Amino acid sequence: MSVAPKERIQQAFGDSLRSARLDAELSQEELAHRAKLDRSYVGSVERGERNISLENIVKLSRALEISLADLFADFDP
Amino acid sequence: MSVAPKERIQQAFGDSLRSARLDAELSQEELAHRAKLDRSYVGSVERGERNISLENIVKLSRALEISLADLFADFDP
DNA sequence: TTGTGACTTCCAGTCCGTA
DNA sequence: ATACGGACTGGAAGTCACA
Repeated sequence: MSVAPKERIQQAFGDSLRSARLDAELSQEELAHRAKLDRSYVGSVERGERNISLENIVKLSRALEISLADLFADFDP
Repeated sequence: MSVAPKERIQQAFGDSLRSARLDAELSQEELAHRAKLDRSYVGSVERGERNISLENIVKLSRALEISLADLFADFDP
């Protein structure tokens, strides 16, 4: 049974986030500001370095104006 | 602009999780075991007391055999 | 504009119990 | 089967300076 390792989960989310951010034509800085998060924190999430929690996932999806279901639509760890 | 408070986000997820767990006809204990999480922790998540992280969200969705998109389908904080 | 290392604070997550 | 408490450890949150 292959449990997706933590790193792959984080990377998959980082990829989904970056993709959604670029679709919205926002910089990391702009996204961070709208989500009220630190710019470097958002960057580290996109790079798959952070095991982000639900609250911040919601903040980012709201800043991107997309639903969580959409954000996770192509999420495949 | 009304930002959804942390408590409401956690409660909304707890509700979604409980609903999905009951659909799968699993007890908290069975779900926790399949997801390799602590029984009391899963209970506290369902009660909206925890800001769960991405890795454990994925563990639970896998244990429930549903996609994240489905788990978040009716997620409305 | 983004990556990165270093850092502290505090809560996610575990484990034990009771009812 | 579930809720809920206490005590504990690891790790997420959050920030900054600099490349």
